[in-house]
Amino acid sequence: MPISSLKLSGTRLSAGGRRRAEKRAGEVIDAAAAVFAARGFHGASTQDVADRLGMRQASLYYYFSSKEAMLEQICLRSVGDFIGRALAIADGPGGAAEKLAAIIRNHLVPGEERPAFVRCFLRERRFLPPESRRRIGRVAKRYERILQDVIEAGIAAGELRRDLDPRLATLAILGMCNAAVDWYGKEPDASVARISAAFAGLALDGLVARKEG
Amino acid sequence: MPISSLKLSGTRLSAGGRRRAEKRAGEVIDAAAAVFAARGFHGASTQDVADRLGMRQASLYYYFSSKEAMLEQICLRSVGDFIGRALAIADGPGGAAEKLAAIIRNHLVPGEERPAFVRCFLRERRFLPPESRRRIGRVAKRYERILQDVIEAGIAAGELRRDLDPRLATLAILGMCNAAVDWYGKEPDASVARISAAFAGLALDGLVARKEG
Amino acid sequence: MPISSLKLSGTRLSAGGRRRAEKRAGEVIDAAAAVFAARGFHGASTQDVADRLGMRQASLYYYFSSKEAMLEQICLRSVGDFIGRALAIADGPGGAAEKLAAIIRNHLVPGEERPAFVRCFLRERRFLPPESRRRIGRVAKRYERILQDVIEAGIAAGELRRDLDPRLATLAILGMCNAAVDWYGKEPDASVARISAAFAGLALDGLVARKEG
Amino acid sequence: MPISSLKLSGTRLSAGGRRRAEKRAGEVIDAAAAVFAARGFHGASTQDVADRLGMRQASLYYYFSSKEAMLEQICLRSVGDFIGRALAIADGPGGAAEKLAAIIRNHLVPGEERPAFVRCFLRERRFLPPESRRRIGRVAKRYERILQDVIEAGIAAGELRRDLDPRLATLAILGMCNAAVDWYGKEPDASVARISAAFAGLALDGLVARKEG
DNA sequence: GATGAATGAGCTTTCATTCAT
DNA sequence: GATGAATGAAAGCTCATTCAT
Repeated sequence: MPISSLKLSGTRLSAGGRRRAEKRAGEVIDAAAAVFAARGFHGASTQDVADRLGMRQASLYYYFSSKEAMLEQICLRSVGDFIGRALAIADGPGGAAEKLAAIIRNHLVPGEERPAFVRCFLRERRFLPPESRRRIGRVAKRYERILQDVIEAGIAAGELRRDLDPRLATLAILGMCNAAVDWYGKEPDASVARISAAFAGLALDGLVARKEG
Repeated sequence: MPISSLKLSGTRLSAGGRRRAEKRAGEVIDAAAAVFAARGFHGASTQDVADRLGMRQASLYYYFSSKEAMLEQICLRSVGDFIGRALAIADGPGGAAEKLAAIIRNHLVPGEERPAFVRCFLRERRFLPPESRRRIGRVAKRYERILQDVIEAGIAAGELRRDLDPRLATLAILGMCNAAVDWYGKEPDASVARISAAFAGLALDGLVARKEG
Repeated sequence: MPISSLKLSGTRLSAGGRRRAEKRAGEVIDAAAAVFAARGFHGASTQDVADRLGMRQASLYYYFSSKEAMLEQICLRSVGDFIGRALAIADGPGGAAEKLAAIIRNHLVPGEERPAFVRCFLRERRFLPPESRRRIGRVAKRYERILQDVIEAGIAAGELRRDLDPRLATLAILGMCNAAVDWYGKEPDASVARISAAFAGLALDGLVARKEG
Repeated sequence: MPISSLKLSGTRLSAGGRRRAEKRAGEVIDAAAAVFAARGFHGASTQDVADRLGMRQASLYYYFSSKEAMLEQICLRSVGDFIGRALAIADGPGGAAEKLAAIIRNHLVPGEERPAFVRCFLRERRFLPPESRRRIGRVAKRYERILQDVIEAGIAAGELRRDLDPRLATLAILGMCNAAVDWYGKEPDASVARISAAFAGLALDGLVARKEG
């Protein structure tokens, strides 16, 4: 997955040069994600990012045109990850409850594997300039849609409870899942496996239509 | 509830003078909460706060010793609100499920009534200086404890499911509830009533022990 | 010795009221001298002065029209003290060497008794506004004159060495004496008695014309 | 003598680059010394310093991490100068009286050549932050020691008077010499030559043991 | 006689960004 | 490919001073 919005586009580079530059740019956004997540976008300085890389601060501008451009890249990668995982599940086989469980489980994975990116996406994307924020927002909405569609389909199929408000259910599940980013490493034994099990017990059992006995 | 940690303490004031000063200080933190919530603590300037009040920026420092002191007051008020509500319920009568429903409902109220304060508490308190952050953190932990105690008591009483992880259940409920601060005014028909109903359907039905047929 | 340049002049006060006000004004300049000496005029704030008095900062302006007016009073008192002592000696009986020893001894006294005032006079008077500085400067010059006159008279009388530069001798003695303000309490056993003895041994023995064998 | 404590250390620079940077940093502390000496450390603004250089005020921070860091450099250079000169004399040949005369003469030189630096060292170093002040203080003590050692050796050798208090003599000489910084350009004909001649006449003749007739 | 409230001006410092090299 | 030098803009904060009470 190439980093598209770099300053690099528009520059003539050999294949090898481009690859190397993209690698370094990737390191830059990794550092930026870590720093922005830890101190907040406005609380972090580009100097902090450069320090993490052993780079001079001015050199960052060789790779990115602005601090905001870094944040946009970070958010783009993060939503992209979420969307990719959700699509694979929604388009696949299985019932609504099954799919929901899979989506929840998969939503938790990026939070454990790349927490800095997820935190930036969740908490810092609001500091993006309007245009950029809208770009990310559209993708985020698509992600919510995928989840909501599964829920609505489940209701229509009678697999999920009729009285559910699908929009609120979607948001509630996402809110619950997003909260988990802060647990890894802080709550003893927090792990994707245990958390997704707990969420399944909680949310799913509340969602699934009770079988008449 | 008097504002205790103002710069004002240590000053000799008549009852009326103190009341007036506290009123103005209260307006300052209202403005600060609004601004910090909207732009983030580091993204907001004290000038923004002063502008909202038609005050000169320097005058803020007559009421608060620092920008951080403003944030601390905001957070203190916000947790105080949460704690007060939860204690009243936990110490009262009723079963675990009943209490949980009440706590959830009451957790949603401040988010609707004073969203700026709640947002600051949830998202900006991490920018407090260490000592101050710990102060708020201790109160926040107490709040979580109240909720967790209700859940644990419910499990012990057989009212809630035996296989629940009470810690994760607590965090999940809080995560779900906290997410709701962002819905008011943005999601059509988001209201404490509808949201707490949805959460009850979701979380509670998943929590409550099924009665054997 | 009434404090003349207070804001108080121009105000109608009973005799008792004036006395009380002047007493308080005296306390203010004592506090100001202590604070200005310790932190430097520009490094000290009027708040520091008020703190030392358990007074509100605004109240200082009841007694003095400005921070600079406080400094001027301090300096005025300090030079006044020096001048008074020197005049009494110069106008009295005795030889040049005798008078010089007495002047040196008496120059050291204020430094030990009211070091804050002396330090302000020596080191902070340069921060006075031009007019005020000139006022103090004129008195300081008169003080130097008294000392220099004694030296010149001593030379003319053949009591002091013919080859002395009286101006440089004056300045050298003053420089030596002024340095002593910093020794009290810092150098073990620094006292007017010991220091003036040392200075007499040093400077006087160098000044006095050697008697031919 | 390279400027070691600049912000610049830790930066990779070519020899030429470093030389250029140090040159500019040197100009900055020259300007800072002039301004601090004239208005006092707290009375001077970094803007004043920048103005003197035709530089923007923010640019100063490229060379120095703080206003206080500038003052420390200034003081360091100044004491360094004093120490260097005194060591060369003390370690050289000659009797005590001879060495004292040389030290006095050499103490006067920096005051004439770089009065701004000397004034900062003498009068502004007390505004340095504690750690920094102690650093300078230690070097200053070493300087006093050199002078005092010469005096003590002179007494032991019978060259100087037995009844001298070597500590007070040291301080008196230094006080006298330090006062001279203010004379150049203000007292007609004040020059190192004339002043050191006067001081020798004064202090030395008082110090030296009289030969028995 | 003293002070609460407020403010204008100014301060040091930080920071994203630029650009010649 | 990277950086040294510099800067414009703004930030948080301090402070002497004023004035109605």
